[in-house]
Amino acid sequence: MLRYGATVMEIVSSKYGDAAASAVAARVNGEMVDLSHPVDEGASVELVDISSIDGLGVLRHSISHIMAQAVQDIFDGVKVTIGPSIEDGFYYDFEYSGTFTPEDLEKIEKRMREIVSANHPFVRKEMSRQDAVSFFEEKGEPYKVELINDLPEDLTHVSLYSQGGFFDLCRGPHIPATGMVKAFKLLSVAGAYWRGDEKNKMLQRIYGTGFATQEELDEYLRIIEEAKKRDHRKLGKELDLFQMNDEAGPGLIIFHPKGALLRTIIEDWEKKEHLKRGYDIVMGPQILKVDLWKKSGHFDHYRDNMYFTEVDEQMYGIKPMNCLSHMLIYKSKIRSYRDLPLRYFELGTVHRHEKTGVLHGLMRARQFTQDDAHILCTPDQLNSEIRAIADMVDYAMGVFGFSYEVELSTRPESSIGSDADWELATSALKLALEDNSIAYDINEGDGAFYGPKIDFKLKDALGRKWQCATIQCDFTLPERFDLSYIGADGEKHRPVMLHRVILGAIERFMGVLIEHYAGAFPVWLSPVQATILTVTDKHIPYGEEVFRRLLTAGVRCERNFRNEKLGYKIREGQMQKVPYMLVIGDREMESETVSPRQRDGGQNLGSMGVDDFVAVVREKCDIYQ
RNA sequence: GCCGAUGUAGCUCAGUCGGUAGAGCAACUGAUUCGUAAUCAGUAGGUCAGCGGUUCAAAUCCGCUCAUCGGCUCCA
Repeated sequence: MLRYGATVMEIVSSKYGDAAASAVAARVNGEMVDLSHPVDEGASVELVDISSIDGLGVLRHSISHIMAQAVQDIFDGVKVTIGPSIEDGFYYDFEYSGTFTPEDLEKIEKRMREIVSANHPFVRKEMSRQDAVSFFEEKGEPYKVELINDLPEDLTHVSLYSQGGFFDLCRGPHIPATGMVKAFKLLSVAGAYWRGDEKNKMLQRIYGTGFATQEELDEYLRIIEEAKKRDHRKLGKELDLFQMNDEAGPGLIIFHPKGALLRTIIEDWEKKEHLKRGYDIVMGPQILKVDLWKKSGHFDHYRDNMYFTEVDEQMYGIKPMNCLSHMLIYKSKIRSYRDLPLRYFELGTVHRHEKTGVLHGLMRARQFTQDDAHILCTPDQLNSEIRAIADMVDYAMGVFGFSYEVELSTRPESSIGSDADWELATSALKLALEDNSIAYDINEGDGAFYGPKIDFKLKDALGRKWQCATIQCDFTLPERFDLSYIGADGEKHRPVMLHRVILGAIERFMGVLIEHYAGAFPVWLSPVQATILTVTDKHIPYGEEVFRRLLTAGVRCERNFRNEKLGYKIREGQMQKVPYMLVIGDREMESETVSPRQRDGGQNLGSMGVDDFVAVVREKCDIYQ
């Protein structure tokens, strides 16, 4: 059936018929190619469907070309650079002397729709490097020329794609023709550095997205809207959890009573869990002499992110990390191999001078508190310690209701330590993951300056990923601080150190929690677990009694005895996302009961005694006991 | 830090051509005493982000600064 020189398209339409209609590309012997690609007899041909992840990538990449064409059609003097597909859509970076406005995006979309209706085929053309360079030089596209010149030397030919008279340097593959685009939207304009380097020229990036169907696009846009509603900065204000204040300074968070209570609940849980797992709670000072930061390497590698202060003609560094005092605790005694592992845990508040442009509510602040620990152990113990931490992360994520993904980050460009130590540390992390049967991706060059790390990225209710837990393996600090333990052989040995956080930064974790639960926290985390609502003023004395009893029993509750109708107070409770609203009227007063109404609109629990309600709340707080 | 946008009452937002500030909700006071998502009436609330300039006159035009938002770079 297959003939030599046939194209993928011909093959698939003869073989699959209509099933080929939703294919955007194909995999021939594993390599993604256009449907117009010629194939040899006997090659393995697999369709890439528009709704698959790879297919969406092809579709979005093609839409980015269509957008680039539209932009150049409308605006003079626009130079094209690159336009890839990304996780949720695509972008294209342009050099343009003006600025693109939201109105411009509409104009561009309109032109794109015209290009789509014209159903121009995407045509691939191969050219020698030299020809391609002259071609783009002639067109006045210096960025494309630069890209070609930077390609590996052994590459003699490059491919260009064109549609409707627009040419772009591109590896492909692309959809067969522009008419295949059914649903797309341009989303925003932003600045972006050429080749992602802040020393380069700032380009203008237009973001957009595309889907196989309008329904999928609408669903995606709905999720964006939903994310806006859940924004922790908005909910933080509405639920009166915290504030950021211009007068206080950027990146500094002020926790209000309910936010501070939520944080306290999380921190108390952490302390208990760490004690259960053989950690020692320690506390170090906020500032340390600058010489200590020089010794650790932070002064050389992290100075730009640190705050300094001078007292009595002595320079101090305000800690951006918690490791150093833990080093000093270790060094305070001679340690035996029998003492190891030592696990020092600190809810360590750190200050990092983050660039103003990166600050983002609780997610990225200049002062934050890590649930930090440093584990000092023998090389033999490394594996079991890493595995224990991975188990703890898994447990914690379960408790807070998150799933997560794991990445292994390797040596970055700016780093300290020997190649051998990096190799040892990286393989220790790898091995522990494999021993725990944890699937992971490798993130090249993204390690800390002192060691490789395992990153746990938790996924929230909207599928967004957040970096929280990490495990970092460090051979360097023990050496710089000359840490040792006496081994069974009576000789001095160097311990290995693990840096690790479970929730990461408490602030960031709270931000993620707020967005994950849209502010409707599970009962055990809710700062206010119940609000007591009186029907009329005559129920206030009984309401006070219920309040006292609940408070004594450890239920976090509030009174709403205002002179408002019950419906109004219910509404207030709903908007504050309080899990239980206890209605107190004649019936409850007479029978000495409460009638809990549930936040989630589930059935009312009926009337019950105060003690019974306490039991209901306690049962939901098992995690916390 | 860089590109772009924004900043008006506690919150969400109007405010036209430059003529001296407005709504809804919240708050407060009073009436009402009510059974599961908004009772009625009234009162108060503003250095229009800050500083400077143009003008007879600036929330409005211009400049600078600060902060926030969307990205980039960086990161827990």
